[in-house]
Amino acid sequence: MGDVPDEPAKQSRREQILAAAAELFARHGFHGVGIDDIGAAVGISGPALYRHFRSKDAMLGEMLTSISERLLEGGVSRVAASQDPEHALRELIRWHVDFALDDPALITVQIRNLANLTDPDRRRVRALQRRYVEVWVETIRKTSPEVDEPTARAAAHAVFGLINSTPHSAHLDRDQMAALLSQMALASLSGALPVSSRLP
Amino acid sequence: MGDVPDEPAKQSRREQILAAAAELFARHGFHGVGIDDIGAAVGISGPALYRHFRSKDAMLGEMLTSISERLLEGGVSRVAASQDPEHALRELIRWHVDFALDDPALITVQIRNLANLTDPDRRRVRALQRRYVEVWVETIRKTSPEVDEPTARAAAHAVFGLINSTPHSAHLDRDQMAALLSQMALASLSGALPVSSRLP
DNA sequence: CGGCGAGGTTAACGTCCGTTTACGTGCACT
DNA sequence: AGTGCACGTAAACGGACGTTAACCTCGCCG
Repeated sequence: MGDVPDEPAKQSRREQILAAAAELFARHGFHGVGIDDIGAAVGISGPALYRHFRSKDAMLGEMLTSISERLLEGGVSRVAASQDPEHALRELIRWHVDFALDDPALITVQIRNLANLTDPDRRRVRALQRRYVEVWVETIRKTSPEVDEPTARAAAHAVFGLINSTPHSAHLDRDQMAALLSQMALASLSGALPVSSRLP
Repeated sequence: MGDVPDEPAKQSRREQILAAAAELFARHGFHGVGIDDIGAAVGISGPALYRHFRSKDAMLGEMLTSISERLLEGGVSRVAASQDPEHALRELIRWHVDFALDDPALITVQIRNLANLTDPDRRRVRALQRRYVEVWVETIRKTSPEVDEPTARAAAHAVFGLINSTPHSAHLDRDQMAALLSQMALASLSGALPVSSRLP
């Protein structure tokens, strides 16, 4: 066995399959897509997929963990590269918006098909997601220290929902969409969080 | 046969089944829930459901159309009862927030399981959803006349995503959650839309 | 040249699940 | 009392679908 396998063809085959499967899962749901459909989408047919993946569940598992890892590591690195919290928050928003606009299928799958994961896979993915949320929560609380943690977490989820709305809306131009979502995300956070106005 | 059938028991039986099914569909997805699971959730078992619904698809169809109708008619009536557009927008937000907080399962099902509808049902539901979106779009454009229609539509979808994030976030207190979501929704619209600041 | 592993193919299997059928049971109304 | 409909049950059917098996065919390497 080679010690440094950079296997370019094999890698791309797997990823091609995952990309096609993601598209299908996003559109029809995990159970709504057959193994044959996935095969047909990449030009091979049916059980040939088992040369590349152990099972259909394994495909979903690998897909979701890789999404979560990419999201988390992108978020962490962008926060690390920022000086002040306000800048970090803007970078987080930009990162998430870009991700959602560039890979709407992946976003949809991650939201819709968590329940279809096998138990250990689901645990892994949820752990990654939690860490990603924590990156947001910490950044939000640095920009608005008076906000308590549960509120910051709920706000983070709300912003995810806002940005992840991309797949449902018949897009504008990509750049206009990015600008709109970024502005709305930032406004929803900075406009609503600092002032905790409570009316009796 | 009675001419004025207000059939209270039959009505409640169907709705009890639909409520249980909605909960299950929201948690496991349409295909992840068996007919037996739904039956068990209401104390009867398996095929007894066919005394109340023509098929499993019919259950989902009736569920989603009724949700869409409720959303639309609530939105229309609240806008009609408002004088100025700003008030109408705040009422729309409050209405949608209340709905999402009171029936998180229904919201989840409507978002996740559109694809599992039969073709005519999907057409019906999408038509209702479009009309609901249009109510929002018109209201948004009255409060911010300089916003073009596609942008307003995208913004409406984004706000739906924000508010519909409720089921994913381990809630705060219901009232706190309502206040947070309402503030964020309003801020995302009024803070981002009127000023179309473009940096070269 | 011989062989072997990677990647496909089609056919078969077994299970799951929505739906149908045949059959009970009790309340309502004449 | 008897008839019938509303509502349930349990068993059987039939198709869809994930997975496995058996078999083929290249390209590479000794």
